[in-house]
Amino acid sequence: MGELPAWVDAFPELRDIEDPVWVDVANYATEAVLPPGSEVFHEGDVCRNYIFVLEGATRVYKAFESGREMVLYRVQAGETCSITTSVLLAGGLYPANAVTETECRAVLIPANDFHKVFDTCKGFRDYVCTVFGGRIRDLIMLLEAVTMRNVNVRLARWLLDNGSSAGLVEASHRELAFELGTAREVISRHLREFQKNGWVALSRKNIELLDIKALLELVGGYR
Amino acid sequence: MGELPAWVDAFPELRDIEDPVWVDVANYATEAVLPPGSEVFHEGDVCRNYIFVLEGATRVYKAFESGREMVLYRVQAGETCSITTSVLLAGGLYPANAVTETECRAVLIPANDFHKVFDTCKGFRDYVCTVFGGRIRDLIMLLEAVTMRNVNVRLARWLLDNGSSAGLVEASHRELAFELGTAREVISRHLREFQKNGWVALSRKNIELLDIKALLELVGGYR
DNA sequence: CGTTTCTTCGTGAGTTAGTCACAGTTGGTC
DNA sequence: GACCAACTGTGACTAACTCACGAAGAAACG
Repeated sequence: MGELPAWVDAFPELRDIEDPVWVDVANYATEAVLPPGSEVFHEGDVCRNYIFVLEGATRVYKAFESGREMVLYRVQAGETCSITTSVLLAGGLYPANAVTETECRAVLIPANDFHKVFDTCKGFRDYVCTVFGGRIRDLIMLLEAVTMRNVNVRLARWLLDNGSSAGLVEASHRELAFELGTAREVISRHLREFQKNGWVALSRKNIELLDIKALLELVGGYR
Repeated sequence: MGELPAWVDAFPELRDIEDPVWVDVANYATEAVLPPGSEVFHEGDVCRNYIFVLEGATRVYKAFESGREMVLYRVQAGETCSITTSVLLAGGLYPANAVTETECRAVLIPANDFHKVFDTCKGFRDYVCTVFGGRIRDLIMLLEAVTMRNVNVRLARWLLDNGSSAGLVEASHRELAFELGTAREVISRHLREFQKNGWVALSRKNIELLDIKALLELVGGYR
């Protein structure tokens, strides 16, 4: 009878579930396209939907009282947001913010439907729990990164992880500070240091990785 | 037929569930008593049991590569451990450590049984998810505390929160550093500063809060 | 009781990170 | 071209962390 809609193909763990409740909810779900920079949720909001991201990337971050902000993680295509899951399962209000970085195509499942499927459909439940549980480990690792105060190491790692295959990073110092939970000036100084060493070339909103080997060596022990 | 064992009374949300699977598992569960200082789990362990703490308190902490350690949270009587939940639901290995601080009485539910009840019994599932979801918020708050680097404010808050009604805190500087994720010397210096101000009196492993009003004022804006 | 050992606590010197204030640069827009 | 906004560079200062060492107290042991 019911067939799963095409968007579920992006989620292998959910594609083969034949539970009619799930099929029904999946078909009823609304699809949305958000332009880059849209606010997906904001601290203090109530949560109305479970969100599957089909295309694009969304940044989840916490704004601290001091005015500093820090990226907690990203939700990429084919993923779901753990904080949303947490709020749906445990109740309460959103404890962080999320903004689309690129244009995002997403599917929204109303909270009621989410709970209905979660209660009846083991496959769906397993998926949700797995994604959710994995994020606690990520947060603990983030905690480790923040308490260990080698910003230069973390910066080098970030550049290596996020540079294009050609060794290019398009990001302002402010954005990098935001990523690493530190201050813009600190990033500027470390980048200048890298530049002095001949490891990178700097221009406006642009960092070229010249000596990847040296950067890797700096990152060295820190995985 | 089956009755729930007495220990479930410590968990109001679970006491009224009549699901036979749950009743069965609850009765089959083994009770354990751990002396203070026992290791409950260790980073890298696989998880074999879901744990209900009936009496006592357990400290869950992360040991960083730098040698520093940091308390993530405590599991008190009547609670369960979110990291254990996370590992059971998402798989993988324990990402942190736990040690009993006082003698602990606990009930262990084998992983298989946990999954069985989790799948069949909505009441149990709701309980597990609620406890679990709440901890993400705690971790984010911890992240905020660590990045905002007013150790004196955090120290004052900790002393106020954890002092006895008589205003006494029994803890070494090393333990306090551990609690706040900072270095022992930093704690020592701030305490000496507090002492100079006449806010506390210091002796070995012992801090007496003399001027609670002043400490509260220092904590002030920070909730 | 005296000696040894372990933990706690105090402190100074040097390094790294964060804050504040301000100035120079670049790119886009009208 | 003028203007505005965002990006970048820098100096001075403060806070926190690290390292190194020493002193004082508690516990263990003969």
